[in-house]
Amino acid sequence: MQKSYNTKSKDLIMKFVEKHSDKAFTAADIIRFLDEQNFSVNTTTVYRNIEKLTKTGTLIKRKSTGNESCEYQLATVDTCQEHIHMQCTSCSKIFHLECDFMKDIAHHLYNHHNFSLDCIDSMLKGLCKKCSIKNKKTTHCK
Amino acid sequence: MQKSYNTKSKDLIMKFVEKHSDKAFTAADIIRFLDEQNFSVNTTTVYRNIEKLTKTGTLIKRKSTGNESCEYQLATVDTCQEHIHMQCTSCSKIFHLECDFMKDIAHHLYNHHNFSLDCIDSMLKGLCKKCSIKNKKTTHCK
DNA sequence: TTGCGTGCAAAGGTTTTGCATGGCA
DNA sequence: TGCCATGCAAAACCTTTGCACGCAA
Repeated sequence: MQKSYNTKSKDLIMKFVEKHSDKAFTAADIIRFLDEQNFSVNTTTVYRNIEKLTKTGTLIKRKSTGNESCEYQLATVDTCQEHIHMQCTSCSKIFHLECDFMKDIAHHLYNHHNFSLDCIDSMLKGLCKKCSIKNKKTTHCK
Repeated sequence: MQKSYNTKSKDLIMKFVEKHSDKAFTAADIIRFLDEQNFSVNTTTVYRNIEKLTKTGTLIKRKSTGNESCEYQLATVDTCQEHIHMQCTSCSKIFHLECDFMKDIAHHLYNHHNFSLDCIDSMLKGLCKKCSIKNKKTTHCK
């Protein structure tokens, strides 16, 4: 394991990440936050810190749908590799599918479709309760 | 509906798309293919054709995981909005979860997690049968 | 002839890299 | 003092946009 120093950049970025433990965020979100804290940090520094956090498993990195930039998510629990996540397309909030049904899904995919699920890379999209009430969209499956 | 002309670019791009009806591909893949056909087309043209195909519903557009560029997939069946897809992280092949269990998933998410699934944006990742035999990875759920 | 399709150049946004300097321990 | 962390500049990528011209119907 490599040595590492404590710096204010690192602290503030972790503060942001922990504050948004239930949401997906982008590098730009972090930069905006640091700016609001009147702490000037170079973009490169933010990317390098994110990269490190991703490598150590603290963050999970994903491309978002559409043309947007990469999204990151705090790996809140150790079991994040064992369940898939649902992300609200409206508020970006992330929900962990931590229930018995999760096993049923993995088993079904494996037994009936010969598919070995990779939970980290998978992502279900849709609308969470709050947002579906707001948006009243009917284009989603029920 | 807007008028449209037949051009060689359009033809070749469609040829590529149909040839890869079971896979995800990027704009770069198309450009490479056109190049192999010794047909010189500008990048812009490719993107504009892809955009049109996406708008008409022929293609489904998605950001891929990691740092890669956008991925496209031929909407082979009309029901692609009603089932989620599984993509092999090794061979990029796409599988349609067209079975009764699909409904169970949507219902479960809606009834137990208040989540309205959006099938187009969702994507399950993992290894298909062929690739899991090749790779012998054990890090995936079963 | 009409107006969609294309090429070219340029720009925009995100992310990465090299190099010299700063600063934690 | 050693070595990780940072800033700055530049580049790499992917994708989009504006404008003028080409070409299908």
